[in-house]
Amino acid sequence: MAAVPYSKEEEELALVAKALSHPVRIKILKLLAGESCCFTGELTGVIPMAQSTISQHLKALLEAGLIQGAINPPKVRYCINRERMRMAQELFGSLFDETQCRKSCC
Amino acid sequence: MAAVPYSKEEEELALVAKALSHPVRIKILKLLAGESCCFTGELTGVIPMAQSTISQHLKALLEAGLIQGAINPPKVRYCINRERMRMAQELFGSLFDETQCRKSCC
DNA sequence: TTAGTTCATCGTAAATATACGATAAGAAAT
DNA sequence: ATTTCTTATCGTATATTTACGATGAACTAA
Repeated sequence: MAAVPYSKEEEELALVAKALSHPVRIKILKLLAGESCCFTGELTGVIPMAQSTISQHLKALLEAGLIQGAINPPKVRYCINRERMRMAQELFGSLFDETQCRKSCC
Repeated sequence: MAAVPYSKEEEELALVAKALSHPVRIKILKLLAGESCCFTGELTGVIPMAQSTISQHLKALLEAGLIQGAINPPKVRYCINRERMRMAQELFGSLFDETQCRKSCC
């Protein structure tokens, strides 16, 4: 694709949206935020998917910055990156504000 | 994939997120919401992409319900579906609320 | 009718995403 | 040292996404 000038916010927003674009990743975020808060791989017990697949989805969330992992051998604790989450909230918020269309619309 | 029990909200959220997962679609939403509000294919002039590609992205936004199209031959007017947009805002809102992690987190 | 304009769709190529099983890496326990 | 447990990564197959040019459909204007 040609060099289209997207703003940093637009790129970021698309990136986060992509991370949220699969239901299992939303589920994982909720699970991590829920009762168990910080979490490991009990996910494997809760989500009917191969362990490798879940690991892949965790990686996607990690790369989007929405979660954090802490090595706690031999396990790994995952938890929500709340700061990043708040940032995402603001990104989406301003998009929704902007698209709320002040003018007398169609 | 096996039949994972996602809630309707989770499915919807993932669907909308997917629609927002490409920067050009975010750009298009903003353009539609902006000065021109209701819009046609001046997009082709503003966005350096093939007309067919833009049409494809519009279709993605349409299918997610985020925009509407009205035939106005030989042009087509597109505009934001504000109701759907508000719904999306709420979907994201409750996700961000839920993931705000009430408990004393890690 | 003929030509022109606007937009969607088709066909296609390349890249990315999604799932799985198998394997590897790392630390703990025996 | 070997085994066990947890998790990541590899290899792979299939599906989806993304981009383009070319073509088609629909309406307008001449």
